[in-house]
Formats: sequence, structure tokens, C-alpha cells
Amino acid sequence: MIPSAREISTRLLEWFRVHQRSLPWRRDYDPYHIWVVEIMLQQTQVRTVIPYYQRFMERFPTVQALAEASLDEVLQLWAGLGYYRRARYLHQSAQQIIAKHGGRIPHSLRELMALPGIGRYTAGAIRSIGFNLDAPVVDGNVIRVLARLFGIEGDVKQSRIQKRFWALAEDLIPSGRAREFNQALMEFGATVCTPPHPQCDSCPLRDSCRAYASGDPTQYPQMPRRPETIMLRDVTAVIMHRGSYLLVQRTEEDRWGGLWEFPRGTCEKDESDGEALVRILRQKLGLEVRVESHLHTLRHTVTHHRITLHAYRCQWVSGEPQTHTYSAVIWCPLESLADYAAPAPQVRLVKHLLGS
DNA sequence: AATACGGGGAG
DNA sequence: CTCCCAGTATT
Repeated sequence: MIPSAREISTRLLEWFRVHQRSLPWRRDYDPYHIWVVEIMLQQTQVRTVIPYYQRFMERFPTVQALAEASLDEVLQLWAGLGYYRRARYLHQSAQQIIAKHGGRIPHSLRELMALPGIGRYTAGAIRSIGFNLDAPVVDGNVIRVLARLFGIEGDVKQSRIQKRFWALAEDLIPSGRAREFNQALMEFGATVCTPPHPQCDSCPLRDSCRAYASGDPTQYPQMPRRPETIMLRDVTAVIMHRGSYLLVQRTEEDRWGGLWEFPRGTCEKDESDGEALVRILRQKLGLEVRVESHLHTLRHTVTHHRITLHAYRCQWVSGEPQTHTYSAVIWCPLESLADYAAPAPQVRLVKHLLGS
């Protein structure tokens, strides 16, 4: 039988009343708090976000504090969380909110979506969770729960299917209770109706779930095929000269934009690590170096690229570092390396250097 | 409609 | 290790 909207929302609200997690941003539902945490939660799980959120709010308790901070400091607090454009957008948005909205988070869909980094999902989350307006949200959890419950077939990325999810998410909202309901729907997806191994045994919606009736709920939703993984070999140069290490700041448009790291680049086909290092340091910094010894190997992933990063200790030979391919270049003492916002693999490398 | 953007968790 | 997951902006 087709479950009624009322039945679903009632059961989800009851489930949420009993099972909701206690989270820092659920204490007051301040729109500023909700905005920041929803940006952090884009593509990122709750458990990962919590410590970042707490540090962030300690340092930037208000929109004003965030707007007045330097981008460097915002990135420093964001370092390790990934998708660094989010931090830049958050910072820019804070300044726009001060300039155009008198320091208050706007509540209309139009004004929210005009802010950088806020799309339809985040606007809906701020409107519903922050302001308790009857606005729908559709994230990965919502898509999964609704696709299973209603047995929705077809690639979920298709705009036709997307429209169905948004319409359903809106229809299900019990009037005046979007704050609770949207959180219930998403948290239910994150903890019960999980991608693999859904907890159907304890599911309050099982009796009306099409996917459960089909015998294999994990067949829903139908995800698009992922692009093939590309393997890359990167090298990075740890250059110490007169007691300091050469650090470069990546440009804003670049990936890891605004973050600091040891100079690095990708090996070309049939190029040795040493050849690549010499080439990259010449091209990017105008430096001549001698490659001394292999220090460490790290593996990480960027979108569909799987990168093996080899770090080498290098000796400066000649040339003054040029900035043209970077935002900045500095010589940094070992004990200050940790003060610069850096991507996660770089942080691991620095830790390795400090430990050895 | 397709693609780029980082990192973490589970098995 | 390998596989899986996921909003926004840009093209």
C-alpha cells in the first residue's frame, strides 16, 4: 500500500523524538550556527564536523567576528575538513551578510541562494532548521530514504527524478514542524536507512517500504556510475636552507586554494621522481636543487584521482624562489610549520618530519 | 548534463 | 588495502 504523508511524518517525528543525537548546534538553533554547520556538513559526516564546528564557534561566535577575520585564519580552522572553497565562500558570505543584510542571516530562498556556497539544499536547511519555515531539504540521506520508501527507480541525478524528490520532501513536511521533520528524515537516513546494511529490523517505516518489500532495499537508490579512478604519482620537495623550510601558498583558484605546503607536482609518464622534482622546482619556483633522499610516502584521494605522494629531502643549489605560480612563498622554521593552514596529506607529512 | 573539488568511514 | 559516500559552482 502507498504510505500516506501523514503516517510517514508521524512515525519519523516519533522516531526522532526518541533517537535524535545530542549535537552542539541543536541547543539553540541559531540561524548563524545552522548556516555554518550546514556548510561544514556538505559532503562531510556529522562525526567529522563536530570538533571543527566547536573550534570554529569558539573563535567566530558571530557573523561579525567571521566577517572581520582574515581568510588565512578561517582556512586555518578549516584545515583538514576538505573542500576548502567552502571556507572561502563562508567568509565571503559573512561579509555580504554584514554589508547587505545588517548582519542577520536572510531567510528568503532567493537571498540565501544569492550567497556563495549556498545552493538549494543548504538554503532549505537554513530556512527549515534555522528558522523553522516549511522548506524542504533533499540531500543524499533524503534521496535514499525516499527512493526506498516509494520504490523510486531511475538514476537519481536526472533532473526529472530530482524534481520528484523535492516535491515529495515538500509534501511530507507537517505544517509548522519542518525543523524537526527535516532533521528526522536526514538523521534517519544517516543512522537507520544507511547505504549498505540498513537496519530494517528496527525501522518504523518497514511495513510501508517498497524497497523492503522488494527483498533488497540496497538496490535503491540507483546511483550513477562513478568515473574511473586515475592513478597519479606526485612528488614533493622538503627543502631546508639555513634552518628553515620552503613553503608555498597555493593560489585561490587552485585545488587546496590558499593553503600552504611544500612545493609539489605530478610526475609525467616515464619521468623519474628526481627528474620530476628538478623540473617542477625549476618551472614553478625558478630554483635549482639537488635531490638528496626519500623521506616518506603518502597516499590520498582527490575526487577520482588516487595520488601516491613521495616526499624527498632536497638541497637548495641556486636561484631565489619566484612567486608567479603561487600566492606566496616563504621560508618557515620547523616549529612554525604547523601554524600554516595545510591540506591533510601535508599535515601528515609534517607530523612525520617532526617525529623523525 | 557533466565535471571538479578532499576527506573519512566501513569492510 | 578497497569500496563507498556526497552539495555547489562552473562549463
